[in-house]
Amino acid sequence: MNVALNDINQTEITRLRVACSNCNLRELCLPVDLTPDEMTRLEELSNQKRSYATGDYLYRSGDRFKSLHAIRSGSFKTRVLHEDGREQVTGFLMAGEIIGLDAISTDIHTCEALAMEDSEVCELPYSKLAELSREIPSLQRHVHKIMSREIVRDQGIMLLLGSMRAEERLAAFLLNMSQRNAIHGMSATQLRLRMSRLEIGSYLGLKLETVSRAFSHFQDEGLIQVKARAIEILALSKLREMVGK
Amino acid sequence: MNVALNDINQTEITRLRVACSNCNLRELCLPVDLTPDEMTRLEELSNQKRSYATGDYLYRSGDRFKSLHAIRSGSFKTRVLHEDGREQVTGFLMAGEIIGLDAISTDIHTCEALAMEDSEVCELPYSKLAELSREIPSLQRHVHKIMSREIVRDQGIMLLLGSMRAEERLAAFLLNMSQRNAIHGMSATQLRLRMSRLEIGSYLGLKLETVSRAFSHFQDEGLIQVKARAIEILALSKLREMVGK
DNA sequence: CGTTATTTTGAGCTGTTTCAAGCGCCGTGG
DNA sequence: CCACGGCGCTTGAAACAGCTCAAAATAACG
Repeated sequence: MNVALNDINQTEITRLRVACSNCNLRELCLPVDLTPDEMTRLEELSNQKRSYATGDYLYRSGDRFKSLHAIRSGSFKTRVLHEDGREQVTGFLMAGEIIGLDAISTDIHTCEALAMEDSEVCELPYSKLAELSREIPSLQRHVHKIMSREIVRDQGIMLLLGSMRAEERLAAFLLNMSQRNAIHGMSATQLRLRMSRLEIGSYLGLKLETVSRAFSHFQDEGLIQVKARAIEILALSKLREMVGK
Repeated sequence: MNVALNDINQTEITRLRVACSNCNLRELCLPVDLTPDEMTRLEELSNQKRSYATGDYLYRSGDRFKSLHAIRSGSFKTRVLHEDGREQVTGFLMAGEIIGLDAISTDIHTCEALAMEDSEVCELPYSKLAELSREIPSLQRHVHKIMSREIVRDQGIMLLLGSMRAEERLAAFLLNMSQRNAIHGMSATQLRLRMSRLEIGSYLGLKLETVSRAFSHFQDEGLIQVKARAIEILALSKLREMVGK
């Protein structure tokens, strides 16, 4: 999956203007109450839509930061790399979510993001977003909220990694995926995971074998039905009990 | 340590105006290049200094969010609580650092912050900060950077929790404390930890006994000298090797 | 339809936790 | 001033969760 090659496709294919006002992710991505005039200006912001094939990098660690990206379709994973080759998956992002917030800090991306399936994103040039959010308070508020939400999310993962055991972590993961599926109007019980056991393990701080065993054990207990990456949740409430809520 | 009681002290004692231009933490807390006029306006922002005794809450989970706080002296820990009583320390914050970013997301604090020693903070009312950062682009940029830096920091902790073993985690912790000590012009090798083994353990996802054993082992290896919470680092470079950098 | 990647499962091993006991330090009260 | 109790820290021994290594089963893919 070559990024340069991909770039060629984009210039050919995705010259379409992106109209936020028509986007069905409007509510998730930039849900601010805007006047018609403000909406017009917002649409000038994100006039670029880009496509990425499975495995393509959206950005790499060390890349110069220019834009945030709103995921329009598909999904990405983000990961941080350690000098010694260790890696940690820090997030799985799906449609409607904003990616790249880490890089505002230093203007350099500190983690990398790759497409887990063929995906599309709206580019949101940071300088324009900053300018616009100086002029539209509700947009400013929203940008702050997005960043703060990311901090809260990360703290939740810290809680998970720091104080839960393997099966609790997996239960929390499944519930999270279920919830986010539901937000997109999809089934809360039928999940089609886009990531491998290895990636889930990295995210949850577990080895892939442990993830696999936990899946099998949940199935034996009648909590879920596992068919490779297709998971059916049979007992949502019992999973909730496992993570203590 | 009663917060109400503490409030009385504040109204008596700390009516002092806070002059950012004279604050020796200026560089850390809000280091933006401002014109004299802008600086004056910034100082109107944070005119409240508050004191907290050891163990006092700066805020609790569920509290309504009004202000961020810049730590002027002392230190705080933040923690998230789980419904089932589980808790996770998510950060140790010291002078010059900004606390409370998690709450912007929902206007409600999702974690709680307590003073680990007698401490002072500058209150930064969020609405004023937002207003001012709409008018001063470099301040806006700085607010974004602070939030982004928090995200990067959290990702680093996720890496630590997800893929390091006990002694690597402790080494990373000591190096981090050393570095932050140095930023404040203090020794990079003489640390006076403000937190217990239990709190370190919670932060690092380890039991307190494991933390204690790791300290002892480091001492046996000649990496550090341990006298309860006073730690002397004897071999910084070896600690760095341990975490692979 | 063969080849490769992913997933499952088993068996043994290891790092971390658990449980338990002892030590040192500090503040309180006799 | 010393005894006492409490708290935080250290240390040991045993238990256990999750890891490693290995192999087989299954799914994905050209």
